[in-house]
Amino acid sequence: MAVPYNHHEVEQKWQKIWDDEQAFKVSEDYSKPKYYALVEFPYPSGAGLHVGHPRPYTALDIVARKRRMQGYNVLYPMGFDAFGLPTENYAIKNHIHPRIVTRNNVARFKEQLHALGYSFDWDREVNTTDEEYYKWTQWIFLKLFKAGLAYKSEMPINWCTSCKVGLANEEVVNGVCERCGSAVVRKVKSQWMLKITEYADRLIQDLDGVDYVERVKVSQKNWIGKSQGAEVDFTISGKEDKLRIYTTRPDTLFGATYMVVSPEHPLIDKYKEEIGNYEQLCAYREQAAKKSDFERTELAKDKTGVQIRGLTATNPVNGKEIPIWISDYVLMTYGTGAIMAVPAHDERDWEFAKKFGLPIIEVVAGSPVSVQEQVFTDVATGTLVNSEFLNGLSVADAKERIIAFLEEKGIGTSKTNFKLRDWVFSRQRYWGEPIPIVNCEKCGYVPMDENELPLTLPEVESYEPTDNGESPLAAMTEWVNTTCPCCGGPARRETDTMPQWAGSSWYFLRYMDPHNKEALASQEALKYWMPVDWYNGGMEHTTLHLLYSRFWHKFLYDQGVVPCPEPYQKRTSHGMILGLNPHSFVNQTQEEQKRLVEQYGSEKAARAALVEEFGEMAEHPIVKMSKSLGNVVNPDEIVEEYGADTLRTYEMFIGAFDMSAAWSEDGVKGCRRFLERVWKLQDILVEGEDYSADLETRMHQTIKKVSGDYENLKYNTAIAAMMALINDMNKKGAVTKGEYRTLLTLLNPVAPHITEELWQICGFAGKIYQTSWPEYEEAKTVEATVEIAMQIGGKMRGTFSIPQDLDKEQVIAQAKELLGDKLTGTIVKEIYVPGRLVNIVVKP
RNA sequence: GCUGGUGUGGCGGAAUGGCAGACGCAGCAGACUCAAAAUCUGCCGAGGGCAACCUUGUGUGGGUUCAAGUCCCACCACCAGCACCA
Repeated sequence: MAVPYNHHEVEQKWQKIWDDEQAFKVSEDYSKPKYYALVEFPYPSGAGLHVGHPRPYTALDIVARKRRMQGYNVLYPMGFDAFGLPTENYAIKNHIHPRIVTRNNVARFKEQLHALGYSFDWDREVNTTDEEYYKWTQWIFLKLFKAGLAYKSEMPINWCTSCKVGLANEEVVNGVCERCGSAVVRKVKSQWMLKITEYADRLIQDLDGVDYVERVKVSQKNWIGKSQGAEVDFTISGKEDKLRIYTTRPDTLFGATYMVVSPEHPLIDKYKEEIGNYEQLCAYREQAAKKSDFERTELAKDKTGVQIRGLTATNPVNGKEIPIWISDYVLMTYGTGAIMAVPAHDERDWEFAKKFGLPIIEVVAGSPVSVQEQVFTDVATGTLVNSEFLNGLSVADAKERIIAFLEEKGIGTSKTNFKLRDWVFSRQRYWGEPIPIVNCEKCGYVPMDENELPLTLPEVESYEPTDNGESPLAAMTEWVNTTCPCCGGPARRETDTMPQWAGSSWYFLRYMDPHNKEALASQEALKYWMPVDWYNGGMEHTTLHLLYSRFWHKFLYDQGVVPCPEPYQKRTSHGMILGLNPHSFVNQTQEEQKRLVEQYGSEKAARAALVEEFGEMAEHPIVKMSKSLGNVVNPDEIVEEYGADTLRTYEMFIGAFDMSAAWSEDGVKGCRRFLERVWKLQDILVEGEDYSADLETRMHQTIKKVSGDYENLKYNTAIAAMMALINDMNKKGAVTKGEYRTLLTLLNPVAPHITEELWQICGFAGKIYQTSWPEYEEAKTVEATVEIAMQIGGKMRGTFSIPQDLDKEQVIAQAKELLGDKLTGTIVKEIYVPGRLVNIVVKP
């Protein structure tokens, strides 16, 4: 009998052996085929590793381990994205330097990751807060600055009232701060901006050449929001000036009955003398400015606006004079900040026209209902009317025709617009990369000399942000006051720091050559390792990190720093690990449910009572894990009680990798039992390197299934296949050494410790991590005899077994014989699907 | 509202158009045990039948097909992202 499976001993033993042997050290031999597997590096929070972290890490650890066994030189690195607000806030609260907080947190994370047995090459660890790392983050910023892609701009930014920091649009969720949930207001500040918009088109186009899961591609495209239309100049009646608008429906130009400009549009101030109701407009503008983004979108469903008195516009195609309004449904930040309103064919314009009694003219016919009653926006079926030379054309043809006309007359051009805005790159915080720019009174903003990098963070007394919106660095006069690199005169350093997304925008490059002092990575390393072959990360990073890092990479490509235009060849996304909601009715024990029903009279009433007490959330049985609900699972405890191999197996078995899944401790136990059964197979081990006759097909099938599933994110069915195999082995009561060896190898990427231990116990040569991946023969995955389903008219009527190679007539004949009396009526069709079924279609 | 995704036993979930429910959990019964736990064996969608079996069943309603969880059309519910982007 085997000794009992002791996961503590086994896991500690093998983790030490791997460390001592440097088992997963990346080879510098660039002649070998390479494979670069990447997971998003974590933010080392004070809470330690969450049970959600191991899911993607284990998935790609499986791929990495398998690739090594297949002979690849594998780069599977790990690091820490350690700059950021939570650390800084913790430091402020507890009066500890953020560097120390970071160091402690990183140490804890490393320990936890180590205990899970990942095959990371820790010699390549990166940390965004290391001077030797952020030196290159600053270096890239200087390149951006010199290329004119980093600029300073006075602009209204999203200001988090609690974090006291400016946020990028992407960091504002439903009008509140993504991190702390506090209200976000508009505040005008001078900010560093990055011109990501310059890359908008390429960021969409190049998605065609990469293998990203569809939903990631779609969200990137939506976020960038490309639209094709035209800009048209309307004359302001009696003036030289033109009012330029953007529209995606130039075909409806003859239907424009009024115009709308955004409240911030410069037109208003320019003609304030002639505007009869300037005061009224200003009042409206002020009101609009006070609204947060949240109010503007969520609460202001009802259209508001004011007509500009004293100014009108002229439609350039028919000379019609139309009024101009201001309204906050037109945004200054998109297009030209002005629109022509075609109420018949645009929903918002229609609502506005109805509210203010403005005329609605149909120019696209085809709606079953009058446009006075209902807006008609269908572009596929309509035909142009009331539009002179466009009459009778389809919408698509009319667009083409009108744009040609506008361009010929010089009153308009075709134009592409994007929703994407430039990236707000400054943060009024301490714990980030200093921006290596100096502000000189004479020379303006001057970049630091590259050779002087890194510009390190100075020691400050207080990390507290100031209420006037300045970074804590501003108080460091010694550090701030410097000399201009250009003229040598007195100058001030930039006191804002970079956002957290800076360091994570290029970290995958540093892993290739992490100790390089001359460059962010050597050209040889970049040429060999790029692009990342497989990058997995969370959906929440699709419009932030993923887009930002693709932008930086494209820029570095244009600069000749990196050899390829796209950083990631393949991108997948894992689902979240959720927890049970302890307040939900369905998660109560049966007794408790019964008690609640009795107490409140019915299940409905009981549920309502729970909602009353705990809020809407009580209706959702499966929710995000949170401290306040007390349903957070600590991975350390799982590793302690069941072992890392069990945790790894469970997280892979929990469900489809890309879907969210609810944690279940019973499920963990099931996976532990599975490993115990694998352990106990050593008791029925028999001599023999070959597969036994009755398991040979199963072995080949399992190798095929597991190998394929590991490549296709189907870890759950790979494990199910191995479970099924050991069930068969146990039924048979014997396993040959050859069979066991294969099973252990297949399971090794998922459960590396226990499989190495068993390998050694069985006296197999070497270590599993040094062996090669098992092969299968396609011919041997086919059963000699197959079970055939019998159907009459598509209804199941039993099964029978035949040898694989029997021909159609014989199979059908046999089926008919077995069906006997059940087969009545005239046979109209006989179908045989080889190896699967016989279907006999009869007419009564 | 738009975009994408998901609806299958008590639960997590499997099924190149071809035997729905693999695998796991929970449950039930049995073996072992003084007993419990652990372990092992068997059963396990619903309805009917002593039984062999029969009927029914993958969110709803239609359709295509010899055959539909899977394909097509229309809807419903839930989840995620976007949301006055002209």
